Amino acid sequence: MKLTTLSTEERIIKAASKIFISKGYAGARMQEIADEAGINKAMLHYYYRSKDKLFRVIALASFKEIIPRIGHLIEKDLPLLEKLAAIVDTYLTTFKSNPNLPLFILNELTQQGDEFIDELKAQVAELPRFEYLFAQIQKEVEDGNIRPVLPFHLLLTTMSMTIFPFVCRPVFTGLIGVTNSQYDEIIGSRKEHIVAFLTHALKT
Amino acid sequence: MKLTTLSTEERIIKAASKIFISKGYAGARMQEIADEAGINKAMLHYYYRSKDKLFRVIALASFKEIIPRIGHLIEKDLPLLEKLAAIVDTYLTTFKSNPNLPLFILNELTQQGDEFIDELKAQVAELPRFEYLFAQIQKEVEDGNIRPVLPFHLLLTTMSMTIFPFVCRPVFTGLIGVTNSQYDEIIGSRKEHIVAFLTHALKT
DNA sequence: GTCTATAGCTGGATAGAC
DNA sequence: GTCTATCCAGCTATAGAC
Repeated sequence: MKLTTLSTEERIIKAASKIFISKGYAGARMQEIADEAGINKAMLHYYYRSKDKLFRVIALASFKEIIPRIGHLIEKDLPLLEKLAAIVDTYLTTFKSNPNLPLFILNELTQQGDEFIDELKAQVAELPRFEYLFAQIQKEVEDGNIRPVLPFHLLLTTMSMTIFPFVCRPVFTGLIGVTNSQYDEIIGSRKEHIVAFLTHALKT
Repeated sequence: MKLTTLSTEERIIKAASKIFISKGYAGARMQEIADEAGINKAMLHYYYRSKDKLFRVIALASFKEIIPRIGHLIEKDLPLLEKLAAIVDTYLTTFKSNPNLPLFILNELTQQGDEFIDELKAQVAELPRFEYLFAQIQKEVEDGNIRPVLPFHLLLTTMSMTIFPFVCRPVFTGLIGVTNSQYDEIIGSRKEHIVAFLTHALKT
């Protein structure tokens, strides 16, 4: 159990990730990142020239870690329902260990300008080719294996059911009287619900 | 077509809503709100003492407008699927005319502190009593009218399918090559998809 | 590389004339 | 009520010693 064996640079990245992902770009403060890393502000600028540069390192790294995970799943040769289940499982696993990430991504994707998006697209090796998934869905419909459904709707529905619970937690824990552990339980049993739901909804 | 017949106070509210809801509390600037309203910063402080106060007026008003809309639906005496369809329709209609609202709400509910949540709870006349909906779902399951499902999962799924598309738009329009009008079409046909999906997924 | 001190600016808030 | 001018705190960023 090594405690502070991390290099300064690693500590900065770790601290900046935590602060940026929980507070967002506009809400984050360089001072808070420095405190979290156990150094001072000057160090942040020494390693990464500006708040903006540091943010991009963090944000791009986060995005680049998520995107390929489902990217390669999509092109895999798997039966449709198994593939959807694998996508659901990947998202759930990823976000369970980083519950603030979904809101962060959605937020910065809407707030940051086009240059940011372009930089992201340029850096991500390969964006998921959803056409591949859409074609597979289309074929299943045509073969009569599943109920007719617009492929994009099915993708959107699958992603919605899986990711939205992570971003709407405060609606239930804050406003309605759901406790955090009750909510964790729901998230824990989410996969079974989603897979069962998809299975029955697609049955011919 | 009255152009500037609005009182200063109305103009401030309108401008502040626009800026706060699209940029969030941390990202909004008083100067930008003043510009949008066609006045100067001093006026903002004259009417609402601080950024914080102004924000609360806007945020609480937004929340208070949304919450009761489904609150009363939930306790209505309607068959389950019709009730779910009505909830879906209400959300879709509300957010189609204010597409930034969902992300704003989710965001501020996670960013703002407990005092904000408490103030919100105190001001909202009545929070939706989901127990009522849960009991109805439970009964339908017990009567064998729908497939067994945990009531909270069903609510979460319904809300997810309906609201998430509004917050994940930039994922598809920014990263994947979906155009905004294509995405609007999807949102336009969303209700039919969701209702059909729910119907088939719940069939015994 | 790491620190302290501080410059420089942005943005929220106020004073005071009209 | 509305404006201009200005203050001042907080934050990003840099200078310079060690």
